[in-house]
Amino acid sequence: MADVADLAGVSLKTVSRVVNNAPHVQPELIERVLAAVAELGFRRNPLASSLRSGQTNATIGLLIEEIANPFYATIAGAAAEVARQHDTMLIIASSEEDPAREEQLLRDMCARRVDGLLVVPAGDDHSFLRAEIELGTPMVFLDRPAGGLLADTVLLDNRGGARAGVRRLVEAGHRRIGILLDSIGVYTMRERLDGAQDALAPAGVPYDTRLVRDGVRDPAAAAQVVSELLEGPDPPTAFFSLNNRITLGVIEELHRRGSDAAVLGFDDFDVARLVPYPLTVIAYDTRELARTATELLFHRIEGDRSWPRTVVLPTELVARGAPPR
Amino acid sequence: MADVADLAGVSLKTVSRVVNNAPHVQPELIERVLAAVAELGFRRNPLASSLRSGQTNATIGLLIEEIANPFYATIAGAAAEVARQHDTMLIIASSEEDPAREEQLLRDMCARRVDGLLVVPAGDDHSFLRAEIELGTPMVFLDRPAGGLLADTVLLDNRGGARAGVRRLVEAGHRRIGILLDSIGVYTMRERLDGAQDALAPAGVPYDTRLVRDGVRDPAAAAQVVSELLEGPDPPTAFFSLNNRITLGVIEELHRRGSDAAVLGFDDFDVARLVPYPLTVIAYDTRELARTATELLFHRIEGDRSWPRTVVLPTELVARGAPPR
DNA sequence: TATGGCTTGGACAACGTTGTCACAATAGCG
DNA sequence: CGCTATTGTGACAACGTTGTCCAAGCCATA
Repeated sequence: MADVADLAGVSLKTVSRVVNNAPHVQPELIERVLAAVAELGFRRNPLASSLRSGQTNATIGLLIEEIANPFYATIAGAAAEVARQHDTMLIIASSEEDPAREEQLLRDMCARRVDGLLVVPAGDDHSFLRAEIELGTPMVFLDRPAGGLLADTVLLDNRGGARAGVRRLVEAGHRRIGILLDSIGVYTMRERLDGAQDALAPAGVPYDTRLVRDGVRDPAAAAQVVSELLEGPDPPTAFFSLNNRITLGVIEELHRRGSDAAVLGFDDFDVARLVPYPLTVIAYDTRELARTATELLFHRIEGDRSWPRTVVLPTELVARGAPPR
Repeated sequence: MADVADLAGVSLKTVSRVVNNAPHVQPELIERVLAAVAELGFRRNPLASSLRSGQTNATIGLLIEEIANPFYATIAGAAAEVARQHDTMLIIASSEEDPAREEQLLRDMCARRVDGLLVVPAGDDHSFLRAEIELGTPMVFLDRPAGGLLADTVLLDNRGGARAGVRRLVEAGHRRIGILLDSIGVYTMRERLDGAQDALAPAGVPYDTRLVRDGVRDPAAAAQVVSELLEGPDPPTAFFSLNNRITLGVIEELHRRGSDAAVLGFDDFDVARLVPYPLTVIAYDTRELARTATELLFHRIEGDRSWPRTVVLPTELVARGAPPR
């Protein structure tokens, strides 16, 4: 910048003013400075700038579980889009569901003085972030609530969606429903399971824990569990899979066996309409989830200091192929 | 940091030394400083640090087309994993296939003094990056080569894969093959199309441009094109779709019509084995692509100044369901 | 012509950190 | 007992930028 000032024959500060479009600089000087900038290929250093000004550095952080997962990739895409509209860069970090790693990454992002943080929480205690919040870093949690922390949160209506879906199965006459889930340790899974119970009880359908299988991590495991349940005594006539990886495995196994058990899946997926099996899914708008959260974050960054909000977005029941019997 | 120094009764510089694990500090002082750090909740500011030292700031940039696309999400995931092993943050930006935006984002990342850049190029002229490279920012291009720039590049064997796949169709007796592609403007598409031609010529199969359709952007468009070709005179007996979005549409339409045309698709996809149709795909390891590129980048960051390399990763033919006739 | 307000430019310090250097204290040597 | 190494410590400047403040120049008004 000093070189530019020399070449243009003005002071350092004048260059700074020109570069920042500050008022009160003669048009002729602006001209000269811009010419010098072009000639020397000067670009200001945003790091130094934000160090000095203490102001925003046009960066927000996004913490997710795993970027390669389409759900999180969609979130990242929507967040990036909103960030772009605000001329802001997005730093993405993956916690891999590890609370210790999550804490380290969040602290690291805060140390980099991001303007705000978008967090899909992995751990269940985020009180370590309280200091950061008080220090002025806005943050919004999405998909799952923060643990031990009052903060802006955007959630899906997991419970309501599961309730509606299972109610439909029950109304269609199913009384034995196999339920497959990834991990009861995850908030969304607990909510979905609660929703299923909500629907069973009023219909007088017993909640049979033998039909509920936790720890189903991938399609292969799901196929295996479906096998076991179908070959056991008093097999289910319907399956409720609590995420789309599981749904894939369930369908694959039912298809292989030629079974006509009904399938209800939480999470929609791209190729659902190609799947050779009638399938009802509980769908939601992932982009809208992320968009809402990111916009809320930018409100905070722009100075909104109102009481923390919690937004719950609706889910929708989508039937494809033949409806569940 | 000054506060920490006061509390510990040492100088600023000693605190800096302790924080950076520099040698030549008395164990007792280290003790006192760490206690003060803990008490005040001090964390050093990496921005200021990298401003002063001019050294790395433990950040690399990744430029892709669109983060929500599973292909790029997988790349981002693999890059993030390698970055994590090097204690480095990853900044991800999406160009949305817009060369102007690409240039702006790349310049912006360079201005933030990232340690290195991973680029899936969108435009076809990247000579504006030459200055950055000479200024010492290492960069690696992946999936597509840079335009007008000698730089490290990691590619897939698009041409060889397409050649092998089409050769197989030809050997199975197909002489009329419909070819559907997204955009001839994209490097990978051109390579794949060239590969197809490579396989046709030696078999004496004419390259009929009426069977080649450019501009097929999504599954619906692909379905439409398949319809047209099948209903036209002398319809194809096989289809080669140059990416997986197109493959989905092709299969959907063939399935709808009960057609038994053979399908060869570039790109594997998750649910390929669920698809109710015999399908051969040209598969490759996307994670390996990104991993190779990221590791090459870190070699450069760590000082490897050897001549730019180009790595080409193999593709593999995978047949699912019945083989093409 | 003197006064005051407004515009414009520049000197200086500061953001939080680290590299350089010098100095003090200690140890080792003849 | 001096002398040199060695080790530990701190003062200072610098990284590239911007906020603060002051001064100089200009115009309009009294």
